[in-house]
Amino acid sequence: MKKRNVDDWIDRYLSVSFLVIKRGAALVKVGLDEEMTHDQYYLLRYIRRRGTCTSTELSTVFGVNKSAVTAMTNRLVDKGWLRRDRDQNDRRVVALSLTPQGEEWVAETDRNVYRLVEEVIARFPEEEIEAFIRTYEKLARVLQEVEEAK
Amino acid sequence: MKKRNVDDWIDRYLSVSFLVIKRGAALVKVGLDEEMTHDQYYLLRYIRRRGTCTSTELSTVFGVNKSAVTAMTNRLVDKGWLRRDRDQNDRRVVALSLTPQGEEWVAETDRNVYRLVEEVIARFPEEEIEAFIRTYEKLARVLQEVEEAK
DNA sequence: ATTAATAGTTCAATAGTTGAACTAAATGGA
DNA sequence: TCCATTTAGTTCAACTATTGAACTATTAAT
Repeated sequence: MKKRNVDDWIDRYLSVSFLVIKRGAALVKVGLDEEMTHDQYYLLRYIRRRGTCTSTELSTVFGVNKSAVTAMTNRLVDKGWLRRDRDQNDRRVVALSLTPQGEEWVAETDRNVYRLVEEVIARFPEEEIEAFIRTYEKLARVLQEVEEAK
Repeated sequence: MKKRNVDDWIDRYLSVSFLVIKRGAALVKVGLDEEMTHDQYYLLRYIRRRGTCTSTELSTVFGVNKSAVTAMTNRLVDKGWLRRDRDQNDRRVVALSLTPQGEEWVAETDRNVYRLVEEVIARFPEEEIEAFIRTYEKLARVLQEVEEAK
C-alpha cells in the first residue's frame, strides 16, 4: 500500500464521515419524538438487543466514561424508559433493562426512523448496500480490536 | 427490493453506525491535543478545505442550528484558531477562515490522527477501502439531496 | 419608503462528556 | 481472618454542543 493512497483515503474518510454523522443525525432527528434524543434512541436500541446489560459494558462498547453512562441512564430512568435492578449474586452490579414504556417508545421510534431511512437506502443498488454494510460492520470490529490492543 | 431485506439493512446500519461513531471518536480523541475537541477538529478541517466560509454554510452543510455554529466558532476564535472578517460587499456576512495558529494546530492534529487511522485502514484490502469510501461519499450526497427535497 | 428577507448573535435550557473523588461490595493474599 | 486491592457504579464541577426564540443589523423588494 502506497503512503499517498493511504493518506488520501484517510483524508476522504475523515471529511465525509463528519458530514454523514451530522446529516444522518439531522435526518433521524425528524423521526424522533420531541422527548427522545439521538443518543437515547441508540442506547435504548442497544439495551433492547442485549436484553439486559451493565454500565461498564455500555462504557466499553461505546468508548465513553462510566460517569457519562450514569448521566445518560439517569435521564432514561427518570423518563420511565429504563429500569435498574441490583444483581443479587454480585451486589455491586446493576442490570439495566427496558421498561414496557421503553419498549413501546423504541418500537414507535423505529417505525418513524425506518420510514425515513428507507428513502435513502432506496437510492442504492442492493449489492452496494450489502457490501457497504459488511465493511462497516467489519470496521466496528476492527476499531474495537485496535482499542483493546492499546 | 423486498421489505424484509430493507428492514434488515436499516437495523444493521443503525446498530453499527452508533458503534462506529462512538469508537471512531474514541480513537481520534487519542490523537487530539487536550485543547481540541472532535467537533472542533472536523470543523477546522472543513473550513481549511473551503478556504473561507460563512456560518450559514456551516449550518446547512452540517445540519445544525445557526446558533450552534456561533457557539462553536466563538470558542475557536477565543482560542485564536479562527478569524471573523465582515464582508465589505454585504455587511451582514461574516467570512470565517483559519489563523496561522489554526493552520498549525490542524496540521499537527492531522499527523497524529492519520497515524492512528492508518492502523485501522491497514486491516482492509485496497479494493474494499476504495469501494467503501465511494459508497460513503455517495451516502453523504444522497443525505443532502433528501434533506433539501423536504 | 416601508416591508420582507437574510446573516448572524444572544440567551436560557438541556444533553452529553471528562476526570477526580467517592461509596459499596467482592477478592486475594499474608 | 484481616487488610489491601480491585471492581461497579455514583456524584460533582466544569466544559462542549445543541435547540429555539428573541433580537440587531443589513439588504432586497414592491
